[in-house]
Amino acid sequence: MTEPDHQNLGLLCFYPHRAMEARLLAAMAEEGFDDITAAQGRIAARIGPQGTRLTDLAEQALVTKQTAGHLVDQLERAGYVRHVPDPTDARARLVQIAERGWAVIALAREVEARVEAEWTAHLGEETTAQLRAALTRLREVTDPYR
Amino acid sequence: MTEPDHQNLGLLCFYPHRAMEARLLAAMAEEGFDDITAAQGRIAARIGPQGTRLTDLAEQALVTKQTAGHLVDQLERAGYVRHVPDPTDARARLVQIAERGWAVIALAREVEARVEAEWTAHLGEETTAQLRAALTRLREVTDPYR
DNA sequence: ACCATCTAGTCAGAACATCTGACCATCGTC
DNA sequence: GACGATGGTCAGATGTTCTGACTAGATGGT
Repeated sequence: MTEPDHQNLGLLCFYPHRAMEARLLAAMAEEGFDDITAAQGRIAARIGPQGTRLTDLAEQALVTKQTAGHLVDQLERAGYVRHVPDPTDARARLVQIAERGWAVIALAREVEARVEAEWTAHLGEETTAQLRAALTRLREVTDPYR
Repeated sequence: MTEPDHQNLGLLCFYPHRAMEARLLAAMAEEGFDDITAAQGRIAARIGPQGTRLTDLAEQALVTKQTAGHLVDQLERAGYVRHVPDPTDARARLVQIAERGWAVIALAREVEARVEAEWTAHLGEETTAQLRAALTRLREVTDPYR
């Protein structure tokens, strides 16, 4: 926030993130997945292969349980995810990716790869590898969840 | 969106950005600037030293003129910015930083420096410099506004 | 000068995202 | 078993953002 010409690292990180998200959303809308929003995507992106608890999703996405629940409801109504009871805890419900969800994930992977390829073309292989390594290490101190 | 374990670059960029924004907001609230929100800050961050037109702010922040106008109104009511007529165009109004705005900007700079210092301590000087250089170059293809 | 067109900004209304607070059901433990 | 902790929902409020329609002023060609 509030920088004139010297770009702080946080802000510099913002541009690629925004660009990637915009590309993903645009590609999805183009392929018929036009009933998905950025907030829904951010939640959905954290669902594990076997399903994830709502509370865990909320925690990782840094939103409240209520917000997560609301977004998951929408995703469920649109057919992207499904709720199943957690066999190990009768209170909990696992959120799992449904068929339509897998389809959109496959598309997202493609687009991610395409965009990263463009970035690599701009920066060069070595710089991109360094960038990824630095960001991964930075995550250790900027991501409270792993 | 939608990554399981291989972290795409866009998402990797998200963590530092979110961390920086959270730190800024927390520090501001602590120092008494508790009437500012993330969205307002994102707009305010793009105001130039001599003032900036609403339309330009909207364009750079990738929001509509209406959204920008709304946020600027709030910032004005809180005393962070002020509206002055643009001498070169009677239709336009320049948004300028007001006294209270300068105070919060000074604080933001301090916090940015502090957080970056922490990151540098974690990554090392050289890696941090490489990271900044890579992100700056990446901005050329991910930021439509310069 | 004059009109067509473009640009800066506002108004109105709606959708969405997000929060706080209160609540219920179930789990784990002493 | 009773009790505090945890998973999740309900209700209501606030904030952010959009689309569409509009006004006022600028600009360029004839």
